[in-house]
Parts: sequence; C-alpha cells; structure tokens
Amino acid sequence: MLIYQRLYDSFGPRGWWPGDTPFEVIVGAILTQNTSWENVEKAITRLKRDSLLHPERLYCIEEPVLAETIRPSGYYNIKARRLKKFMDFLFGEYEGNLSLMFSEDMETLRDKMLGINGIGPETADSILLYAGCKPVFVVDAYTRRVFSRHNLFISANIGYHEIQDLFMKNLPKDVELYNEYHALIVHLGKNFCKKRPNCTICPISSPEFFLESPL
DNA sequence: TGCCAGGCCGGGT
DNA sequence: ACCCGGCATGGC
Repeated sequence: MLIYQRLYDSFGPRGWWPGDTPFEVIVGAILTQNTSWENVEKAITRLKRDSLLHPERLYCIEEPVLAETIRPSGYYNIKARRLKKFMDFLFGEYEGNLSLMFSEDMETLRDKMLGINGIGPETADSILLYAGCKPVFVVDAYTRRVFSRHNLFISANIGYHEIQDLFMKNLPKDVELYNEYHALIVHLGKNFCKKRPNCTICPISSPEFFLESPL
C-alpha cells in the first residue's frame, strides 16, 4: 500500500464517483467511455433538465430523443443505443430495480453485464464498484499508462485481467480502498504524467519506486 | 489546427 | 487471441 499511501497523502480523498445516485453512476459510466468527464457532465445536466435520470424514464424514452439529449458527450448515437440496451437488461432481468440487480452474485452479474452490447470490462467494473459498492478493482487507460511508464509491475501490452489480478491479489478486498485507489490513479494520470513528462513532482516518481514497490 | 479524453464493437488476420 | 477502424463532441 506504499504507492496508495503516497497518492492519498498527496491528493487526499477524491470523493468518487461524481454522481448523486447509483443510477446516475451507471449512466455516467457508459457516457464516459473514451470521453472527457466535462463532456459527460454536460450530457448529465441535460438529462437532469429533462428529468430523464430515472430508470422508468430512460427505459421509455425514444432512442433518437435520448441521442440528441446526450449529444455533448460525443458518440451520442452509439451511447444512446448502449444506454437503451442496459435499460432493456435492467427491466428484462430485474424489473427495473437496481437493488434487485445488485443483490445478484457479483461474478454472475459481471458476466451478465459483459453480455450487454456496449458494456465492456471497465464499464462493468465501474458499475459494480461505484454504483453497487462491490469489491472489484477498476482498471483503465490511466492505470496501464501510469504504472507501465514508471516501470511498476506492468508492461504496456498487459491485458485488463492481468492488471486487475495484480491489484486484487496484492491488496485487501476493501471497497473503500478500491474506490479511492482508482480515483487517485485517474487524478495522477490527468494532472501529472501527461502534462509533466519528467514527473518531477509526481508523488510516485522517486528512484526507489523503479524497483519492486508495494501497490 | 490537430490531438485527445475515465472504451467498446465488429470484422479481419 | 490480438489488431484496427469507427464512433463525435468540446477544450486546449
């Protein structure tokens, strides 16, 4: 937990996920696919404006109308389809009830969600962790970039599951820890590793970290 | 102006 | 089992 501690000491708690309800978290997880969070916020604001951020409303809304509403998030046609596919799943399997959905066995739910067109590993895990409070470590582009560039444990071409296993086998199975750790990695990736290539004030870039360091 | 952002899918090797 | 083009807006 050395790297985690250093990130936490530098940045403090990130307060993730930035969303008021589990349903909003799920919608945000789909909308933020390969998209900046600022653009997603604009789309969420428009969904709230039209009172669409409720399962019953999103389930019934016409896909072209939804697409136009979420336009600022980019990829709006494909994301409208993906949101509708998720809603079909939620109502088809769980009567539109998120609590019922999250009462499902975690691995079973994960596999089922991966079967929905438009839900991949990161989106599924974000939903499980940040909407369902399930102990799953979320891996994203920042996780791979930050850790491989610092030569910490992983090479650039490692797969999603290998990275996830690495974290989950070397950390306590703790929802709060997984929540905070992923958010801290994203914060680091956004604010340091790209804008400052030599990372002189990056909290994990001192020499001792270029060998084995506890996650 | 061009590049990129908290991915994923479908078709091709 | 990988690799690649497509999807689209807004900010720098």
